[in-house]
Amino acid sequence: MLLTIDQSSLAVKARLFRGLGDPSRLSILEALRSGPRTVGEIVKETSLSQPNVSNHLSCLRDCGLVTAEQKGRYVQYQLSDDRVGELLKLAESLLADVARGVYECTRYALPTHPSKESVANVAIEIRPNPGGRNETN
Amino acid sequence: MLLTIDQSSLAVKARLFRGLGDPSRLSILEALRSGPRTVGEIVKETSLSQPNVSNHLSCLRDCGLVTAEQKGRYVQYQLSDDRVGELLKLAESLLADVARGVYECTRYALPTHPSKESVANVAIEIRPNPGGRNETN
DNA sequence: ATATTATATCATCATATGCTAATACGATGA
DNA sequence: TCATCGTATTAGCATATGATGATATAATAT
Repeated sequence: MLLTIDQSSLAVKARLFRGLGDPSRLSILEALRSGPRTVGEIVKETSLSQPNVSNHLSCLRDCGLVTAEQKGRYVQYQLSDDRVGELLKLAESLLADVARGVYECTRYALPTHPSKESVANVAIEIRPNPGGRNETN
Repeated sequence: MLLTIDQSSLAVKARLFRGLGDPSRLSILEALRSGPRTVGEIVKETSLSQPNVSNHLSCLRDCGLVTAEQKGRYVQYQLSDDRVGELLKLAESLLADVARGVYECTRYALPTHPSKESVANVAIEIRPNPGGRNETN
């Protein structure tokens, strides 16, 4: 039983956003935003472990978000398309207005612990919780 | 111990993309792209279960991606900002060029089963797997 | 007030996800 | 060829995630 075209493209689109939906991968993409980087450089800039970076890079590459090029014994990665950066930029712009809302998006995931302090630290205005949800979990 | 501003904003941004990174939520957002909808209407259009829609709507609302308004005994939802639609549009545009790559992004997730047929159904060209990864899992 | 309809919440469960440690692979220089 | 450095892969584990069924709550109509 085939899925409809619509559902398939949703799945593919979801996977794209999923690729963008992880802090480690975002930090890698941020590093690449200022230009091509080798794996080692990314490891340094992100302070993630080397295998972890490598795994995420594989994912990002398979996702078409970055491309790789062998440079001697190094492998250099870069953003595959300007639209990747545009997505990040657009998200930032949106977040500037709804950041707190996103922080509250804990229905399907209480975060490991981006504690309230850390959020305050980003200077996001904390208004009284309108919905009253997820405060007591 | 506070996270750095950088890391916090990454976490928030990741959560935004995570909100967009699920087929069910995307189908809800697609429905809302053509205008405000009540929960019941969304349930019909997406053929998701009512509790499931409700859960995802809560998430989307907390994420700041949609807003809700009580209309009599109905609750009407709509996209909270034009940029939500823009993100979706930008993603579509990007996917037009890298769709297959995204399909191959299975490092961290073999999907429940967007079987190969369903992908072929979207007329995405399937080339021989360059990396040879994840074919045997 | 009570029944009915629309929506939200909860407990539970199977699966997806991301991390680490260990190790393999690949390119280069001695 | 061998040693070494840079990168990729794997197994295993703890946790996050999303679906469902049962049920609670909210709003309206009778």
